Amino acid sequence: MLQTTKMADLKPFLQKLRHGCGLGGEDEAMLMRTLGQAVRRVAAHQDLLRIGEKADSLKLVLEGFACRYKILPDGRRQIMAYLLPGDICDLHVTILGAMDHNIGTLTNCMVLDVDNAQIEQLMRANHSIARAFWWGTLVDEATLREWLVNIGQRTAIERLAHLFCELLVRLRVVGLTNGDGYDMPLTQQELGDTLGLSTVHVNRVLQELRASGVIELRNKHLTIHDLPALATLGQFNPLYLHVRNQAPS
Amino acid sequence: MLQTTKMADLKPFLQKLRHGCGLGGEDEAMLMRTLGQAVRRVAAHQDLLRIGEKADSLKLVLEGFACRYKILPDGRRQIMAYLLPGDICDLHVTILGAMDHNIGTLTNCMVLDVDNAQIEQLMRANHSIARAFWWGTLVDEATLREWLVNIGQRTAIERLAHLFCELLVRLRVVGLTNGDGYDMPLTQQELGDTLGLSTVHVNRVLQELRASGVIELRNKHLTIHDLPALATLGQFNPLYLHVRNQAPS
DNA sequence: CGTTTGATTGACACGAGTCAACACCAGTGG
DNA sequence: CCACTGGTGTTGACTCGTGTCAATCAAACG
Repeated sequence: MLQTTKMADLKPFLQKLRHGCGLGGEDEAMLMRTLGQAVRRVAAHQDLLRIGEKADSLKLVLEGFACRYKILPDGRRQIMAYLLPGDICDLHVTILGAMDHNIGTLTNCMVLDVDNAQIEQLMRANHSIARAFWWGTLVDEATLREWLVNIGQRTAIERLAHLFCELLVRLRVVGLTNGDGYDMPLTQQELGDTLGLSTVHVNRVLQELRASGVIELRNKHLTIHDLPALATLGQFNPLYLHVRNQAPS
Repeated sequence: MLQTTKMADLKPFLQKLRHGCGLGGEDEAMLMRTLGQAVRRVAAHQDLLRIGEKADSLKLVLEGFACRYKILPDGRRQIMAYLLPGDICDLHVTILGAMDHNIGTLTNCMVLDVDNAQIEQLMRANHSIARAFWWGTLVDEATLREWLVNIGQRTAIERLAHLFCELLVRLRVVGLTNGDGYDMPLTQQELGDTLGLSTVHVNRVLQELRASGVIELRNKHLTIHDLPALATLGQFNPLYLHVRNQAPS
């Protein structure tokens, strides 16, 4: 299943860094050279890293949806972050020691493994790249904070609206949207585990959103018909994503 | 209100880094020298950093409780993190640009401001210190993830139990506990804003915890009578705090 | 085809929010 | 010294958002 990285694969990743922190052209070239490694195809619902493990390599999601999650003793699951194309998995595990949560795929994915030593060398050699990597980590943290607000303060329908807005912005950055629509491969159960809601209730709220005409969700494809309404409903303010010049519409 | 940093003030901070990532003795000395700056006394309920601002200095909490929080358009508030003595406020704002949330005191605090340039120089000069700082940031992120699980999956009583366990461990690291008790200056409203619960419900759950005999909370002082029970109730596993050799009891 | 996974629906239960009143205490100022 | 105040904690009655359970349906799949 191994194959050499094609140029196209890294595009979302570079695009994201460019959007967020203005990585220079030569920095990108350097990244491309270093990251020209083997890509793995990983099936859906596979763990990339398990709690307690030490990561020997940084993982980069090039295609598909992955996530961070924890399972409670009684079986409840909380998804704590989505890893979309262009997202970095774990810059830091070397510093922290062992993983305190799991990382797993939600759909079929293309994943790039980069050796830790190689990353450290790259970050030492090129300061802009180091900065860009940390930028990614910090945006992850900001997103996490917003999710906490989402679950802690908003009602079910607001949570869903907010999540759909966030996904639109994040996927747009890596060129995976067309207009105000995008492929949304998650099941209602997975949405529930993300938002702290039961599957049944996610279903009901989705229908409410559909009925009001702001979205359409069919065949794993989401179309947002009334983005302003959705953004208002979810009280969505994209500031926390730290993306440059991108209006919610 | 300015005064020179006394040795004692930095103790919690150093203690924490030592616990977490084994900072060497000479590294500590170097930190002490560099951080010998002016300490501020800040009253309760004051903002240290507001959303949209750029931080010109890193803030270190030496005494008191502070927090990260966001306010929604309709007034709802979510506290996203506690900053306890020894915690660093913001290593990163320089990389991200503007703050995407507020930082404010919950109680009277002693805060140390360290110039950004000075921090960067320190991190460049001493690699262990840089590592230690990033370690702090990453633990913050891990804590945030656990809070997400807490709010997303656990019932009110479980959330409170979990929070009290976390505070015990974190305060113990900086020497602010006696046995299984510690000063807990937060109001029920603040606990509610932290856990995504109404004030009234926090009150009821606290009484339930008191009635069952596992804790005692009086005069802003919390005493945990049955830590194992509390930890079980909150499904508390301190792994995410990445503190060395500390058993839950 | 059966089998399985995910979506949908309805009836019902319950945890948590809301509203409102009251108690308590520490300041504050007259 | 004592009213007055505002913040915090406490309580009860009631409402409502979500969860639970269970059945059914639809689509995907080997």
